[in-house]
Order: sequence, then C-alpha cells, then structure tokens
Amino acid sequence: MAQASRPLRADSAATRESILEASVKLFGERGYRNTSLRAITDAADVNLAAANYHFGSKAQLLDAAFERCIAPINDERMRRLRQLQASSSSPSVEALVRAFVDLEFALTDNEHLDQFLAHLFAEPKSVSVPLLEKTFAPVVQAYFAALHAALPDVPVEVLRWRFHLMIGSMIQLARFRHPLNFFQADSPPAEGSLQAGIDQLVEFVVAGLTQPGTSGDGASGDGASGDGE
Amino acid sequence: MAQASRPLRADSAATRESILEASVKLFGERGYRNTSLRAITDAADVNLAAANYHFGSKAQLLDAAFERCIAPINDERMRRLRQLQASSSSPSVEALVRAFVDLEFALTDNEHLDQFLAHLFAEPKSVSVPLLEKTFAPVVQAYFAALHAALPDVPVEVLRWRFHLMIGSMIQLARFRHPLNFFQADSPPAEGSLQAGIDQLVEFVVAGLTQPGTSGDGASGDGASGDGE
DNA sequence: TGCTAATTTAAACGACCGTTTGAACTAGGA
DNA sequence: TCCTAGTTCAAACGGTCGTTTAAATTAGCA
Repeated sequence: MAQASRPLRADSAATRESILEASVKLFGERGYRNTSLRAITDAADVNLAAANYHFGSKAQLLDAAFERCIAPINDERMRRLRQLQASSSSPSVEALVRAFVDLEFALTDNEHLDQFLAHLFAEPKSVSVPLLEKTFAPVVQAYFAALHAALPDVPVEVLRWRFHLMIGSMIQLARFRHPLNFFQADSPPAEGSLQAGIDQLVEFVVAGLTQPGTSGDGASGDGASGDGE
Repeated sequence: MAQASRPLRADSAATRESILEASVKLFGERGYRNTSLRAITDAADVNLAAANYHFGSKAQLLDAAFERCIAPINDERMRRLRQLQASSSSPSVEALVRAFVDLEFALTDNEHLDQFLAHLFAEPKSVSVPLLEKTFAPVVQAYFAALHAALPDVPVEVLRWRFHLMIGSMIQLARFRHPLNFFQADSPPAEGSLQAGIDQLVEFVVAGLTQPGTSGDGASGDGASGDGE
C-alpha cells in the first residue's frame, strides 16, 4: 500500500532504503529479538513510526532484511555456475564445490552475515526451515543437478545427505572463521586469511562427496560403518 | 550463598532443580532472549523471585542450564573414548569419529538440545566462543590427541581445520536431522532414523579427515594451509 | 494558488520485561 | 518455648518494547 505504483510524493524510497540498511546491520549484530525498532530507526535517522509505515511490522522488516542479505549470494552462485557450465560441459566436483562454498565476497562485504544466519537458525524450525528452503531452493537445485551429473555413482539420497553435511561445514567456517582454540591459551590465535579456510573446506568436502561409501551396490545397508551398538 | 553447606531449612533443592529443568526446556524451545523468567517460574511452579534468589540473575541461570545440558555429552564421550582406548592401543579414525559425533542419546533425551546450541551460536562471539571453548575443551583435547595419533601424516594445523569442519557437519545433522527439502514439494519428507544420518555423517567426515590433501606431498594444486595468506 | 494524498513527526498506549523489596512462612537449635 | 536464618511469597519498581494515533509537513496536480 505504501510504495504503490503511483509516483511517490516524498523521498520515501530513501527512507525505506535507510531502514533496510540499518536492519541488516543491526539484526546481524544483535539478532532479531535483541534489536529494537528504536535502535533501527535511530541508526537510520528516521522516525520510529516509519518502520511500521513502510514495512508493516518488525517481522516483515526481518523478511525484507534477510532477502536483502541473501540475494547477492544467490546471484553470485548462479553467475559462477553458468560460467563453469559455459567453460565445460561437465564441471568437476571441486570446481562446483568451490563455486558454491567460497563466500568470501559476501563475508567480507557484510561483516554480520554469519550472525544473521545464526540468529535465523535460532528461530523455531517452523520459521527458519521454510524460509531457508524458499530462499535457497533455486540455487541449490541447480548446483545439486550439476553435482549429481559429476557424481553419477552416488545415489541421489546419499548425495542429498552429503550436500546437507557440506552446508554444515560451510556454515561452520562462515561462523567461526578459524578452528576454536580448545588447546593451551599459549597457542596463538593462528589467524590466516579466510581463503586458507576455504581451501581446507573445499578439500574436506570434496573428499566427503566423492568417497565411494554406501553408493556402489548394497541396497541400503551401510556397508562401511555397519555395526550398530 | 543459597545452597550453603549447612542443612537447608526447606525444600530449596527441589525448587532449584525444578527451575533448572524448566530452564533447559524453555531456553531450548524459545531461546534465551525470548524466554521470560515468568515463563520459567510458571512452568516450574515456583515463585518468580525464586529464580533470582537461587541463581542470582537470568544470565547465571542460562549458564547453569547450559552446563546441565552438556555435562552428559561430555561424560558419555569420555566414557566411549576410554572404552575404545581400553580395547585397542590405537583406535581407528572411524571408531573415534563415531564415538564423538553419535549424539543420538543426547538428542533423544533432550529434544531441544540443538535449539539450545543454536541460541548459543546466535550470541555474540565474545560470549559464545569462550563458553564453547571452556565447556568442550577437555573432551576435544582428548579426542584430538587420539585422532592425531591415528592420522600421523596429517599436520596438526590441517587436522585442526578438519576437526573444526567435522563439528560443523555434526551440528548440521543435530539441527536439521534430515536434508532440507530444496526440491519439489511432492517429494516426501523421506524421514528415516537419526542413526541413518549419523552413518552418513561418519562416512562423510572420515573421508574428509583421512584424505591425503595438503599433507604429504605438497603440490596438489593449491598449497593451502602451510604457507601464509 | 488551492486541493489532495503520501509521508513524516511527536507523543502516547498497553504490555511485558528483569529485578527488588519487605513481609510471611518454615523448621532446626537454644 | 522463643529465636533465628533459610526460603517463599505477593506486589511493585523502573524500563523497554512494538504498535498506534492524530497532527504536521511535503509535493504532485488541477
């Protein structure tokens, strides 16, 4: 209703944009529940009521902010996939994995993207899962198809599991950009570039994706790890 | 001060326990910020002020509830490791991984353990990281040493990365117990037991941990970790 | 210029929050 | 028995929250 198709009478687009920008920043820094509309509208230098006027409610503002966060990632991933498929009719697993998991550009641009996601994961699954599925479905479908073509011997159900676990490792790297320091306090932070972690991630995940495992013949039995306890 | 060494005059232990139990449940279900002390004390059927009386503040109550959640996992992991090391002087990578990542018992006992962790991850890193490191350090140190012994060719720094990524996959399975449904809505939930996912996780992680990668011969495309950024 | 609707504003509303208070209650020790 | 310290209680405090309201302001259009 607010941003109708009719010409806007004031600089409402700038107000919207300013609120959205502050929302991405503050929701990422503090999380949804812990960020007040007053903090957002203060940071955006707009009136408190403008948030409800332009977005309806705080929850709808979160949706818009999440969309704003993820869209560049979806775009870049699709761009990379098209580029790989233009260069080769069958991209390698490693190339596909790297194109999917190398989010350095996003993690550098948006310092709080990982916290934003962490806060989303903390929402009830009834909230987070549909939003995640909706937001990432097209890109995941495209990558999964390419990965399936590159790994014809891995059954689809097994590949779905491995893709799922790959995402877990990727999120772990995005959130804790270096291994946690579980050891002596004397050991230095041992910080390196994010790219070093991405290289480790690609290696780790490619090995997990390409291993023979349960694929070959045995119908469902987990041939490798079998014995229950 | 509350639970001093002197004999308690009333049933204060039961009150404490009741509050702790409700806290684990509600913090897991709704998260810290979204759970009020009133909700906890209502569920525990005690007076509102009892929470502050017995635990000092809401934040200290969270600490106690987290400790309560994780202690059984630490205990069970150490029990398993000792058992493995009693059976064999050098347990296999797969056995170690399975002993570490098979949290079925905990995820069954405590339905909201994964959400509890998700909420912790959503806290600022300055809060979550020290707490995670403190809580899990002894067990991780023990497992890491055993894993290092089982994988003598993997440099310590590389193994730390892989351990880190393993934890990410494990958390992913704990949180989303099946692959997300990024595909057609017609595809059924495809639910199986949690053990099936754990088997997939073990396979995936063992492959990632044991792969030659950047360790032995060097070369391998991107000499990722050894050199600086 | 006046009309009109979109937008912005200050102020308030009602609700819920974590915490504190001080009195009431409980039971072991003298 | 009274005394005392641990525990529980109802009630309130000060504060922040999301949302709403109605007036003020803005800018396109006749």
